[in-house]
Amino acid sequence: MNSLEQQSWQSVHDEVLRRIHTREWKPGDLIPKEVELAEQLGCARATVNRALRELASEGFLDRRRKAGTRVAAHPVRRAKLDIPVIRLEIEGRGQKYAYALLFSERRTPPPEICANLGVTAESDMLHITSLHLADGKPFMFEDRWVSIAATPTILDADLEKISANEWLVLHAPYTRGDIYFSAVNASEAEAKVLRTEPGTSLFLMERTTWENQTGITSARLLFVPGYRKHSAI
Amino acid sequence: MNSLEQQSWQSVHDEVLRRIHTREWKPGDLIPKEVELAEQLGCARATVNRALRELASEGFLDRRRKAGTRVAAHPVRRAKLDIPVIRLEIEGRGQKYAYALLFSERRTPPPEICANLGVTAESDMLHITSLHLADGKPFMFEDRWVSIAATPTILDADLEKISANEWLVLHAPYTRGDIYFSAVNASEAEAKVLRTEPGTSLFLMERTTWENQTGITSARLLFVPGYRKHSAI
DNA sequence: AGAAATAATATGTACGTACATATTATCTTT
DNA sequence: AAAGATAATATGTACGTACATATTATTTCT
Repeated sequence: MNSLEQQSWQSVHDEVLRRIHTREWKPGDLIPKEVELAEQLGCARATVNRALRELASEGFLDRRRKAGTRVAAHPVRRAKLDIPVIRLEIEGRGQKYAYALLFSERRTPPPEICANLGVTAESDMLHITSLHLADGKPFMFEDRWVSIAATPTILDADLEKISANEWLVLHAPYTRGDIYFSAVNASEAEAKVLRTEPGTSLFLMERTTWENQTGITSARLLFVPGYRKHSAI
Repeated sequence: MNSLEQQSWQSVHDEVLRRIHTREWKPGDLIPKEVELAEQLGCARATVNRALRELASEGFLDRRRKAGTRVAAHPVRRAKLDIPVIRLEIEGRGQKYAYALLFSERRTPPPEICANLGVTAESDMLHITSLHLADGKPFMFEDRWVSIAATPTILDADLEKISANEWLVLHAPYTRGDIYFSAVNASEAEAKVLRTEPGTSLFLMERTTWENQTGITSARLLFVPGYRKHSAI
């Protein structure tokens, strides 16, 4: 890279990353300011800015006004995790998706759900449990509470045909939420549904989603033994 | 929002997200082109471009040249997962971090490590197991293989003082890596190290990192029972 | 009609300028 | 010397223009 050829923000991005990788710029180091880099690399400051901004969002740089830009001292790698609808995840593996509604009841929520969603114990809610299958075998067990106040139209949905998971993604898309990943031992009931032994280690995903300040749904997704969630850095 | 006030890319971002939330624009819908939106919202196209670009990277929009911009039809939510150095994760919880090297040996790798890293069975490698503690209690058990060919200076590192985890982050930059999350039952040995019962469900993180085409390190990180990894959408 | 060449078009990016803003450094005051 | 006010500065963002590029739509040719 020299100062004569035409530069793109990606080439600036790559060049800066190269200097970090080769330890020319080490963790904690202050790197040249945008105007200097722009001159060095033969491009406009806006181009350098775009490149450095991306690198900062990827966790490689720390940037502060007036103080300048430093190579991140404690590289926090930011993994991107795709959370697709469960049907697409199964079909993406080349397996056949099927779904069974196990249980659906309109009732008031237990204390832990109230705490999760920030609703009162008298809230009108829908409690749904269902099983998602891949190639006919149990893949994931879903235990979900949905606030009827937040999404009243779910009462019209035919949850025998479309899973609550998928219905919610289509009808209350793009909400904010928390996800927790953990590992639990299968209870008697859970083992039976997933056709495994009690005590088997299961991957658990707990999701709570919000629309603005109101809780919409809280779900407990238990995956079949051996399930692995992949992510790339 | 009207066309008179001064717009920022964030306000455009939020306004577009609002229209998606209110289902004014539904999944699959084609939204107005950048110039039109810019006129509607009273700002420059560059500003709209920035906002829509962010929304696309968050998974809300699909953009294609000439074809235009659509609301994502199959909302794949993209969760961002921060993977800090384990010391920072523990200190971030307000707990005191400690570390113990259990075992360190220079030897050739077993078949599964060869497969993971793409190295031969005769490779010169370092096998390290260690325990990370939070407030004096076992928190995570690390079983790691490091390629000496890829990072020869690790032989100079004092792995009694600094964990391989932390040393590698500071001295062995990598270009890409894989992470797998899963749940396993504790073996006898693992249970003993983590001071729990055999069979207990443990959260497992398997990491492999690469510098271009050469594998650097492969690690198996086993967390204490009850551990939860958080992510937000 | 079907294939190939061509035009049209929405997004992608680069640049220069201008100003905003957060933060640090310096100077003043007490 | 400590505190407070003020200046300096690097990044953050907005704008308008220009051109690049990928993809679709249209036309031309066989």
